Amino acid sequence: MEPRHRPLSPEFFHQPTLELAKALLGCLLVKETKDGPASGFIVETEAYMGAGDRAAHSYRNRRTKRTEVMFAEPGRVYTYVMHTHTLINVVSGDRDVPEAILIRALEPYEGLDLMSVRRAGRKRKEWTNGPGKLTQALGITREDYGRRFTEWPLYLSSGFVPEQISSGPRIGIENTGKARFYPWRFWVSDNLYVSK
DNA sequence: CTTACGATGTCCT
DNA sequence: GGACATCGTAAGG
Repeated sequence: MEPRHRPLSPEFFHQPTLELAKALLGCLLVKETKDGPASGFIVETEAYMGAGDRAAHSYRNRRTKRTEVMFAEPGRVYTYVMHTHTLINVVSGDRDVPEAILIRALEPYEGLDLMSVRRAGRKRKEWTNGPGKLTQALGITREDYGRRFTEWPLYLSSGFVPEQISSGPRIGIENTGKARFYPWRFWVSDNLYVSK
């Protein structure tokens, strides 16, 4: 199958994780299923800095079936299940440097009819303003684990350049000591779809 | 096999 | 601001 948009090149992912977390803001995240394409612009990300980051699944280089893909080359898809929701990350860092970037919020772009069905009963603003919500809206599942963000059916494409970027502490990692205070969450300033 | 728990969302007060 | 549903993953017996 041919992607509907031109995917980013593999080289894009070869940059320091905190830089990549900011560079992802404004990019278009696309998932194509048999029901059609659905996509949105990334407006919020969080960086997880690998072995030295107590909040990361790969803290102390913990290597399990779940975290295995974090040790692969950058640009891979890391999905995992949190309670009843699937969350999606962009694998970052060179091979054997297990860093990743959580995609926390999108601004809906294509497949709005599809999203309204998948997020039935919610207002448009609630379709993609959270990491578990956006995967539901786009039809992203744990089956997407290990894919490349440069290939159909789940890929990234260029979008807009944010006017301004804000940063602050990450969310939902209360029990991680000092790591909870690191300003590794980034978002498009004043965007309506940022979570929280 | 058993247990504990979490990078959440939703509903309730 | 708090309770809790709900289930895959990880770790321990």
